[in-house]
Amino acid sequence: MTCSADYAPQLRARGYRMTPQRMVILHVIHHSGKHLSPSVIYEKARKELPGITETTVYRTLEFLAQNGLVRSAHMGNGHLVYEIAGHEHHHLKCRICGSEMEVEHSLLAKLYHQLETASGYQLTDSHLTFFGLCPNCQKGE
Amino acid sequence: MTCSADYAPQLRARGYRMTPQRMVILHVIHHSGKHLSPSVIYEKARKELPGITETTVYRTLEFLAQNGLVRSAHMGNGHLVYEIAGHEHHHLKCRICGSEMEVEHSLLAKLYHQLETASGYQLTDSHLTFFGLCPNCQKGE
DNA sequence: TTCCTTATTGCAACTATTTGCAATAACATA
DNA sequence: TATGTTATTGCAAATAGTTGCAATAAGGAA
Repeated sequence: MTCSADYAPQLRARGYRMTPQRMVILHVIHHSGKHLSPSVIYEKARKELPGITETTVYRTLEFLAQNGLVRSAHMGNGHLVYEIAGHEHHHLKCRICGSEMEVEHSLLAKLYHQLETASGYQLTDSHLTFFGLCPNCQKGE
Repeated sequence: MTCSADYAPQLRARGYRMTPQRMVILHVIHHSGKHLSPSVIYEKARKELPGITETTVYRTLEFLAQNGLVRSAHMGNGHLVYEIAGHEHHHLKCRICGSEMEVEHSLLAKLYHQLETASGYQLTDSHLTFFGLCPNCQKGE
């Protein structure tokens, strides 16, 4: 939990504030290896800070994502999940069994350069999900 | 509207049925150049088929996407939008002004091959959204 | 340490999306 | 063309996510 306090200066420098709610939410996301849904984050956060509301969780997640402290990822069902920022990676997901696999962002570096050159856009960190069939499910179809 | 009937055999071959609701929804998506949100699709569909419900729109969109007649795209806000299938492309989106730009899938062909080789997954058509700063917004920051 | 500004929270009401289930209607078959 | 099977729809109720606004509290300045 103390670890989350480390983020405070980052926020203050931009005119924002560190609050118990933000600390708890950062703590929850930080200490879960995987991506979490807002409702799971709410349930976990509630155990450490009983008064916290779902509204605050939603708003805080959006805030933290916008400020680069967490990453949001869309895993294909129209819902966002969240993970701690710092490790740029993407996911491959099986359309059939739903299994997931991480892909390092470095694999996409060349593509990103190409896209930047071709478009004039300057690309920033953001999560991608690629869909397909995992080796196992390819056998069935 | 007749055009949507062309999809019927495709559905029947798989044991599904063509219905007025599906025809109207396909028609709406087909004749709009861009991606549409479920609520916009509902409003447009309602004009042609007044009794249609939002529930049906949501369920139909998911069904059509799963069967490859439409594509769903996630443009970053946690909500899905839909477009007619057939033109494989992706989008670049500006984090600041929200402007969008299409990217042909062919630009990603090499990457897809690399990912398939590295992972064993067999990748299938699906939409990606890349985030960044458009040329205009780069000046401001 | 106290005060002041204003970012942040909680509450309540709202909009968006999902789910279960009974009624309906495609469409394959006779 | 009439019939039976069952995929699909609509309705109602549930869950998920968003928004406006007044009350609260972070944290810089005195």
